Amino acid sequence: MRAAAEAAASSLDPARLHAVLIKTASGDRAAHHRVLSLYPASSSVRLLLRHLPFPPTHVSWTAALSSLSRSRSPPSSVFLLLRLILRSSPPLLLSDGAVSAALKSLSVSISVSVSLRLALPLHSLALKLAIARLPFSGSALVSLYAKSRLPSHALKAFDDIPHPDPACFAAAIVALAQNRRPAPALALFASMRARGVRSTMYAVSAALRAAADLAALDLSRCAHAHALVVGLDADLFVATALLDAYGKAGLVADARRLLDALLGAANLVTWNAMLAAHAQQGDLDAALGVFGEMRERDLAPDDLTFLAILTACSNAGAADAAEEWIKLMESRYGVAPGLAHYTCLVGSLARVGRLGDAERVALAMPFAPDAAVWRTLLSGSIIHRRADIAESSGRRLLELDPHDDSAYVMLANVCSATGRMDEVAKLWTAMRDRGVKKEGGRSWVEVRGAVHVFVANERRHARTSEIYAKLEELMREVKKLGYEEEDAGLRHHSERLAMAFAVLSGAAPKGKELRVVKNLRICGDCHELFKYVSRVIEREIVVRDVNRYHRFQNGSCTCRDYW
DNA sequence: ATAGGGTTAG
Repeated sequence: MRAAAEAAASSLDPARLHAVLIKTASGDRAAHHRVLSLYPASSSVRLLLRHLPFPPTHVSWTAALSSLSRSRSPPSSVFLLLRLILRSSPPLLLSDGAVSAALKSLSVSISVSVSLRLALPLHSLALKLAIARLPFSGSALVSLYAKSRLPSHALKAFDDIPHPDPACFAAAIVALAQNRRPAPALALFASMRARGVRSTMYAVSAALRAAADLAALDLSRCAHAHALVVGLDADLFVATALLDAYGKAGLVADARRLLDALLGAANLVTWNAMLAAHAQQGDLDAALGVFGEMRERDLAPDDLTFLAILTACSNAGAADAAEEWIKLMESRYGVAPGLAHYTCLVGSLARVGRLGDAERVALAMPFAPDAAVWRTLLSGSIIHRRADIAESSGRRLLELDPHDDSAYVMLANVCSATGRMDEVAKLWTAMRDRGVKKEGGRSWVEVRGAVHVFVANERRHARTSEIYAKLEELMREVKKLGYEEEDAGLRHHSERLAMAFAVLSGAAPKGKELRVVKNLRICGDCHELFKYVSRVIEREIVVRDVNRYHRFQNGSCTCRDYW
């Protein structure tokens, strides 16, 4: 009977489920519970309260709760059901499973604050009943806090679980990866494996997302090998995360190989990741080629598909194409452009110097411009030296995001270039008064699987003195080749420290590639310096910029640069 | 036997 229930379950047809239920022997509780959890919410509750051929156990209640969360019922009905359990006679205890199902149903709530407000009583109840530290409720709590963008709360909930199972680890790794804490996420993944906890596709794909965020190629390769060994490589989520990781690390060919290996099992997410890989490289033709393949397979493109295409336009410097695609996506494919799409269009126009058009789009689009829009416009105006637009967009950016340290710096530079030193002083004062600190750029390198992060002018790394000495030594060498000493303030930029460390630790043999990852734009002086350094060390230096790759080789750079 | 965990962009 269980098999019949499963078959009906896969069709998710209430009529079929009902038919199964009528034929089910009253003693077959398992089948009843399975049907209970698959029924739509209202039928499930009715079944539970009236027609169950045996007194409901806590398993029955849990199954009904799971049905509520599956049908995205409002939290009020979840709480109603919980109350009924607590008042049931003979008394039933809330089970780990019931609380976890209830917690899950909260995450579909309208907003983070609402779901958090509802989660608190549930959390305290779970604590009183000593359930919060059991693996199911524990992982649900971790996940709920993760979705509420509270990674430290999530981690606290995880640390409280005395015997975390594979799912608890997965939830915690996801919590860190989703909340932009890639290094701790990878560390937790490593400690999970060290503790002998089985890795699952959930944990592996989340770890891969973290590796992708760092563009950490070695780590992605390790995760790939791990997935092969434990037999998770065929999982679509793992494969997609891996493809994305390779794409973000710039290995488009490897990404493509994964896509081809999936033999048509790839879904929209996978294809979008492939598209994004080409987009990041600014390879519009390749991106459009992939889009064509998606169309041949009758995959309906979504908003992210077009975001990738527009990103490709922007990175390829194809502003006309971007204007064309934002119209086409709606008129031909029925996907309405959102704020992110317009931001991309503004960025495309700004980058090629069409700043007037960019500003007009920002003001005329059907969304109120957010900080990202003004930021992209500001950076375009800086590249094309348009002080007027730089100033207006910079001011608007500061209104929306008074904590954006780069905005103060860029704006102050513009004012200083136009000789308005009083404005410069005002900006520094405003920055200090609002407690905004200029954040050093961050760069990192991966050496034998470990990620080393560097911040400009900081001396936190254990081998700092050696690194600074190595950098000095390289600076002396490049000066012999004719490199001119620049402003001393740029001397210890994060990418230089990362590069010096990579050289110091022998990250790659001569003639091979040295990979420095940086998430912000590499500055003009460092760009120039790296050309010389690549000659001195006879290695190719690869720097991942915010949206393109710089390949320095024998004193030249193969990427198109806009400096 | 029941319940919890996942990918893509910014």
